[in-house]
Amino acid sequence: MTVQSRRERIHEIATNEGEVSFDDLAAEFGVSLMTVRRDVEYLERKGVMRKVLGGAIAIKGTSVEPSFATRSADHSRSKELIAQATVELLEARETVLIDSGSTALAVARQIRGKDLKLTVLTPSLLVALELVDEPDTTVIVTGGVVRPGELSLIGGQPEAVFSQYNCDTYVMGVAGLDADRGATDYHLLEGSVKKAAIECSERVICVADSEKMGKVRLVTVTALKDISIIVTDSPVDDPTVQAAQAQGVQVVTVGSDVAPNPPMEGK
Amino acid sequence: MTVQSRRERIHEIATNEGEVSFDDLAAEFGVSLMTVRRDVEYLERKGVMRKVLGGAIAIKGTSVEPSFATRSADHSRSKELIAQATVELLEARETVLIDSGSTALAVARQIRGKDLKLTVLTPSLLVALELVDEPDTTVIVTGGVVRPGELSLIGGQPEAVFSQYNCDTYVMGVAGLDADRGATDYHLLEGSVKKAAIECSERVICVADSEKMGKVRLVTVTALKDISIIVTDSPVDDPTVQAAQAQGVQVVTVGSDVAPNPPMEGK
DNA sequence: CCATTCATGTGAAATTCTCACAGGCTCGGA
DNA sequence: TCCGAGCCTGTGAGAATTTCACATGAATGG
Repeated sequence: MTVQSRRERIHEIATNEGEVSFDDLAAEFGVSLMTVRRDVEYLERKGVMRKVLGGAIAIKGTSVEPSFATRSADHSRSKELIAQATVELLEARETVLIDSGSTALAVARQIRGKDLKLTVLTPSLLVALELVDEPDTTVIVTGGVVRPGELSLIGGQPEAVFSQYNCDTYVMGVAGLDADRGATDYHLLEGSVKKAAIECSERVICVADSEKMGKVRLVTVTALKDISIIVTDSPVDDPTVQAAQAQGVQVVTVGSDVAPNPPMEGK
Repeated sequence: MTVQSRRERIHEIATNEGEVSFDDLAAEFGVSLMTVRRDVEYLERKGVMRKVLGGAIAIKGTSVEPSFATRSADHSRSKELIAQATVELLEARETVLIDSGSTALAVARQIRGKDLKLTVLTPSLLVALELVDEPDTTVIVTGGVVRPGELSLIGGQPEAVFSQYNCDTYVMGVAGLDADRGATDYHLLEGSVKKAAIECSERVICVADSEKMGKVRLVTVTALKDISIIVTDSPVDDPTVQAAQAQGVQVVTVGSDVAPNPPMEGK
């Protein structure tokens, strides 16, 4: 039995029984009191349980709502794969700037439950909502006018906010990515926010599904060479990908050929 | 202070704060540890609280539950009435600052569909979400750190944002309203945001259900006399209401002036 | 192959909880 | 007025729980 599965089981028991004692759990799993205690502590930080004297109880109502952010957006498989790969590039305790847009939102979703203890800055209300309840995670939103469709924030003083926090990584979404024209976007003010984000970040990870490759949109955000890493599901022989690599950009490809993902340890 | 009221108050504090420590409670009420311990034991038997190590938590309190409970829960009739009356005080095309908190959120809900063409500033993500899709309405959120339970934004530069927009009306929620101590709140930074909002607004409308009357919380936000209008469901002979009127504050009361004392169970 | 990290166990110190007892208070009835 | 019942309250000691620091072994990653 792995650590992970034991913790899941503890949560399950607590949910069913309502309450569990540390003694019982220790006996049940054949581990020490200290171990189950630490397990419960972990689950408590995840927000699903709560310690009481001598044991723990399950927090009700947690598992029902996947947050309504999750409802609206699309769940494309490729975005999910891109998001998974992107999260693996993050380190614990980083300060991460997460963009608006569906792909960046997918990244936020993957961050959930990973216990990365991040500080997250975002101009997206959906990203913020997705991570609000994450334990040990601080969520900071930039101020500004809410753009109805996207629920992204434009205007305000993004530069001021971003620079205040020494951002390590910027997870950037784009509307188009082209060999010559670089990263581009539809909306003028969105573009300004992205530019400010790039300015303030050590590392720029661009998440872009194959849909975006070779497309040029209204506003130029940045040149390819200013991107640190591109995560995409495009094939490695895509001309835009090739161009990016030629300019020294690291490219991570996911999907089709590479997918040896054991998401849960099957023991 | 009677035993009964102390216990009610303990429950109330726990509901608002999410968690309370026995030490704090004992100090707060000037009684021994054993006494608060027994109070909590009583409340635990009633099923509304739960003891944890060193303190207690509210069982179905709003703040322990993940955020969106606010959406379904807390649709109290009195808050709705207060909100309706408040919206009637607003004029079309105003710039309105709407607070965080459940009562202010109720106001945002009432604004929907009214075609008021407002510009709304808010430090509450829930208020923002409520009004995003409203036509001819601009929603601006202040930046800052997201406070998990409330989904309110603290820190950031609220003053800068508020003053930038020439706010006409501030719809303020409070945790307590008292004749001597004025409007008070639980949270320090939350209080700072409110102070900034008052500074930047022409008119301050305070929405406060009868629950808040006569209560004093941790942080003083402002004196009664600096409030323009109070909208409440308290009876007109409530001492705090009287005091406010004596200080020149306009008071709007809603709801049936009947049913001032719904019989409590036992005792 | 070694340095790091993580999961785990152990025991003692510190904190918290429980329990029983006693004083003080109010409220009726004698 | 006096008395007893019922409740609320405070105190202290013993019991239980929790926390903390440290040590071990396994897994991980250069």
